[in-house]
Amino acid sequence: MPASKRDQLLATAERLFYEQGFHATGIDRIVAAAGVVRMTLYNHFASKEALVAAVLEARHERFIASLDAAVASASPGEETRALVEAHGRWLERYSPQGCIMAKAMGEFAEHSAEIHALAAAAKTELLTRLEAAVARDGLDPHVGLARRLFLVLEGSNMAVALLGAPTALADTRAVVETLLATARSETP
Amino acid sequence: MPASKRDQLLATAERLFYEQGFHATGIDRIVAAAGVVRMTLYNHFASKEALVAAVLEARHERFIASLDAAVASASPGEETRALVEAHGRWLERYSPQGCIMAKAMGEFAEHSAEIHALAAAAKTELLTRLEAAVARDGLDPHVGLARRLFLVLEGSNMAVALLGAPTALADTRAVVETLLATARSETP
DNA sequence: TCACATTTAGATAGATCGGTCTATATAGGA
DNA sequence: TCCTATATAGACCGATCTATCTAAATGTGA
Repeated sequence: MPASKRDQLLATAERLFYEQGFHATGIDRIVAAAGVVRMTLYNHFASKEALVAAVLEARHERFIASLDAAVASASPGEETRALVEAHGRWLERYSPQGCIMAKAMGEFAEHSAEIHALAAAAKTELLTRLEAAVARDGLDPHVGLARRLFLVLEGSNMAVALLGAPTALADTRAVVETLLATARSETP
Repeated sequence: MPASKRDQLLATAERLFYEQGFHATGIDRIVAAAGVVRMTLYNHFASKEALVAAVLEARHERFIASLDAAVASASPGEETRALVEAHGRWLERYSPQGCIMAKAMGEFAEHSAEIHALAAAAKTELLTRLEAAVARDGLDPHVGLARRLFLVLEGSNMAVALLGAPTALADTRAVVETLLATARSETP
């Protein structure tokens, strides 16, 4: 079955927003690229801001689903590494130019509190997942290992855009392994 | 002596670009906030894009100068830590909402190759400085420690925006110290 | 005082922005 | 077959965008 017009709009807008930026992408370009007409967009979304919010929410749902799938199929004690690897795969496939949530935060910080909060919440949900994984792996539940891993994965986002995925993901794994080894040796 | 009109424009544009984004900030808002007239801007800058480039270059020069000053006054063997601390101070003071170069890369990736390259080069110059500092500190010149530290500092940028400077900088120091300790123990 | 460069004020251009409106067409399900 | 929801085509709105132009005002240094 063909994608609904709404889904076409979401997919097209996501691609254009990611490649060109949010404010630099006009409604006309979105509807032209999606092969629909202006009113179809406004039939499904109340405004451009609502479309942005819908795009970010849909993308975040897919991101979280891929994290959860990786954790669900991880060996016991390996949930943290499974999260790191799933994050790396997402960067390779969908975020070679940096995190769309980071871009949204930059463009909407003083322009839409709703979008900014949505993007920030999406990003911090990775931290929540890391905290749960670190706890279930029996690793250092007190000293903020999850927050340090989160910081590293955030750095991985930008490193992919600047140095390419192979280098960035290898560096990410190296830092993560160092942190895990230190955490294990300090809380045996 | 009062700042020149050109400097007023640069400072005002930098603030507005950082707070509101590049495409969302119009020429009219910049000149109004700077207290000058539109033609004064076009007398000093050929276009909005040229203004963006000048803003990024000026900011990058200040950033590099603060890094170099920190390295110059560092104790022997402490250049790497001095860089990390200088980077942290810059984030606290000037980048509480994330790195302006990262924002520029996001907004100009497919819109101006010149701006994108300028911002990317600005970011990777921190990596160059880290490589030099790691080498002069006698730390692991081969295995990519500088690149791993770079990744961590990039993560620090976003962590400051998401979790606040105190938490983010403490986490950054913790990760850096772990990496330095591991590097020292592996290449004595 | 004169000459020159800068700044001002404001009109103007053409394009694009987000958003609305109406009327027509097209589909599917009851 | 008819009804209803959805999509289309395209005009239209006011606002804003970047950029240019001219003419008057301002200041500064020789």
